Amino acid sequence: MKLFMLKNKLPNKIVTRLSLYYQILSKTTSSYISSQNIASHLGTNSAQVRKDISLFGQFGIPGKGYNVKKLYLNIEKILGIDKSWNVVIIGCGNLGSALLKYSGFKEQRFNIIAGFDIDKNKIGKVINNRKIYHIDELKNFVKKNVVDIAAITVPSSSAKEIIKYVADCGIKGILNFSATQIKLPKCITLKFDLTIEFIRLACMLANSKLTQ
Amino acid sequence: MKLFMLKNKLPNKIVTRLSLYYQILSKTTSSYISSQNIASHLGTNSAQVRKDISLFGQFGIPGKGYNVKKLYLNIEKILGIDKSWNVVIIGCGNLGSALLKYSGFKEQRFNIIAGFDIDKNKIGKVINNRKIYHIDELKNFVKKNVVDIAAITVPSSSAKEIIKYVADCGIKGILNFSATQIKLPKCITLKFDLTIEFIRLACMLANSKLTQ
DNA sequence: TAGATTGTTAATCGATTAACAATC
DNA sequence: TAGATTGTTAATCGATTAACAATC
Repeated sequence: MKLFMLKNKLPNKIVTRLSLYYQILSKTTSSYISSQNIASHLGTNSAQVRKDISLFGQFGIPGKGYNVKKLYLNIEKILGIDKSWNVVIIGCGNLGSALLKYSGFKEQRFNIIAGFDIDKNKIGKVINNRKIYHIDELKNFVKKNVVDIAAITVPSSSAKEIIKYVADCGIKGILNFSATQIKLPKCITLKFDLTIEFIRLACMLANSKLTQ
Repeated sequence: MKLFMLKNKLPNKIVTRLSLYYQILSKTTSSYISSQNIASHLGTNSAQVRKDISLFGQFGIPGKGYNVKKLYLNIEKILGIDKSWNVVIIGCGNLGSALLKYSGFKEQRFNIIAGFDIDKNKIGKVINNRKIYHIDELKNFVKKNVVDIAAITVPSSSAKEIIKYVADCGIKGILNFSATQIKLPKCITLKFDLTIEFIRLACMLANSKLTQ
């Protein structure tokens, strides 16, 4: 048995790759797929794919490949996403409203159920069937509804304070879009930084130019 | 000399970490900072920080640490971001408009200079000083303006076709926000997938619950 | 049976960390 | 000088890949 299984903690790399396999499977129409086929979608190696999958059991058939539906459901279980997740948006500015307007996460069973803000002009509004409440109502809202994840899309100036409050309300998962870095003992925080992605791309461009 | 220097290609991991150091330095007010101090911000190891930095030269002073300003400028040079980058937004829907409205990237010298769409109701509009053009005008626009990066925020149904067109217009850097996976020989593509982040967080939550 | 592809081992490769002499 | 911290080596740790017997 693998160490990470004893620890109940999947390494991030494996989670990320499994998510990618999961997405490929969701788009696959044939009933069987080979590790080579999955790998070719991702520019990786078939051994990598087989190894990742075999960590959790024997899901394939030699000579044939993997049953797409079966593997899909198994990865869902492994990732722990074989359930629905309720998400609230904290801060309904540019990015926050974009998330409220977007309906694409539902396919993966992430349901955005409400928005929260402090701006009186926004409170009470309904965007894409999702109501915006005053942030002070969050505590009550969490008591009456299941809330798994809060997406933090407030300006970084107020982010720290608000994230603490959100954790205090009992929300366990935080997707932090603000520039602020913060870790809390009571919950799991994942930082999401668009600037870093721009920098990474710029760096790749700058480096590639050298070789041309 | 390191292999990646001969190849003119920084490994992604190092780029990401250097970007993080860069952001910490940008917020540091003292004039010197130790590797231990940088590491503590990131939950990493001081040896890691020193090793990363020392790959590119000797920037520190034993017993004192690193000169913040000097190191900041050096990382900027190493990452190749000691210049401005012009960015266009392709697809001015929810996410696209949010990017157009946002001004925070300017600090890192990423200038969003225009948006492109096919919707007649949007074309001609000006958001946050940024004009929206018809996508057919992109080719011409690229001839008259320096465009380094295109952020693709169109629905995934049309993403492949549009990304090919964008590459054809001569734009070398593509930040792909759509669910479509595509690689092109002529340009550098970086995929950016919010769903994967949600899945990663959900997985962390699901796993942590097991241990509690 | 012949061809294809799995699951798994062993080998390789790369990344992280501990430790410490050198230096301010 | 004493204390602090760098730059770098060597040791450890983990991740990827090649290879192939087993199996459909």
